Amino acid sequence: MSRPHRFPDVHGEAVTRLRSIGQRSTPNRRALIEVLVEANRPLTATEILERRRSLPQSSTYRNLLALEQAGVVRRVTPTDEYSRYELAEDLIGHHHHLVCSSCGSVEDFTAPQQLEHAVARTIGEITSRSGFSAQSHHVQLRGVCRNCS
Amino acid sequence: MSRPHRFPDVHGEAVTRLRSIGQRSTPNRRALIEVLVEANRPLTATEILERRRSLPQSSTYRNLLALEQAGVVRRVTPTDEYSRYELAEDLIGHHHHLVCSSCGSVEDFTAPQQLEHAVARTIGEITSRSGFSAQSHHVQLRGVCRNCS
DNA sequence: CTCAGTGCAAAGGATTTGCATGCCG
DNA sequence: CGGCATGCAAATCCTTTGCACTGAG
Repeated sequence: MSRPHRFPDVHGEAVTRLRSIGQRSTPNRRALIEVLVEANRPLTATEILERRRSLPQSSTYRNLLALEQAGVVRRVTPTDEYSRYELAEDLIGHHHHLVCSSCGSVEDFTAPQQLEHAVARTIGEITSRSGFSAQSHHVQLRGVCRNCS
Repeated sequence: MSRPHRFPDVHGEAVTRLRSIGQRSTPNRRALIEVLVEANRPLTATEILERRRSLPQSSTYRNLLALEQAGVVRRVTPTDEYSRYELAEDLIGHHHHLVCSSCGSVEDFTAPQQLEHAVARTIGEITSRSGFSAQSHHVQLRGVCRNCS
């Protein structure tokens, strides 16, 4: 269940992407990226703030938005609770999520080629049969994680 | 893209399930179920209230919770925005979601057997290799819907 | 009678915004 | 200097809760 491949230089790439939309790389923003790299799974804003007590709440939300607009961070909502943030897929690799219905934790996993192929074929069918043109996909498995079982 | 099969008597079944947890079937709750049956896709609380202006907000949230606990309604969060509510899968059939990244609308779709098989095999592998025991799954396709393209 | 359901109003809590200040380029 | 970034405080807005009232069994 380890990450398939990681972008060689996440921080450098983040600088580039921020600049491309007229935004700067700042200590706060670098800290956010560090936290997300270390976590290796999607975190809630609260979890991020717990890991870097010095980060102010409002700046963190603003910076997560800036990073999202720069294509560095992706916002996901795997549970009915709060938003979670993770690095963009082209930085950390295409993956899916395991959601624990007991403790609410979220883990990443990579799907077998077979499943990715099946999804790709399904997208092809849907695009041609309905008016919906799919650009990305995501598979979510709900169940009970190791800690909770 | 039509529904695979529909439970013969959603309202009757809802009464049974509500009773089983000591809850009653009331006009407000029946109205909620009607709205969800008619919509045929997951609705936000706001969308539900727009469709039945007579429903008070607080009772609606409370009744959606009661219906969820009775296993009649399922709460989902396909977008980064608000919660959405739909009828439980054993009432309306197993399905997945198409999410429009332009207008935020959500449509249902049923996956080809091939994809369901691939997911089932993936779940088997993950359950045996990791400590995670998957109970359900959900596939989400993001793209642009017919109206927005 | 009892107790679940109701609905208005107010509270909660994650997220957003106003604004004055700081600082990089 | 100019404009983005910052961070405190206050505002927003979906959602939940307090409480008194109603009605079904």
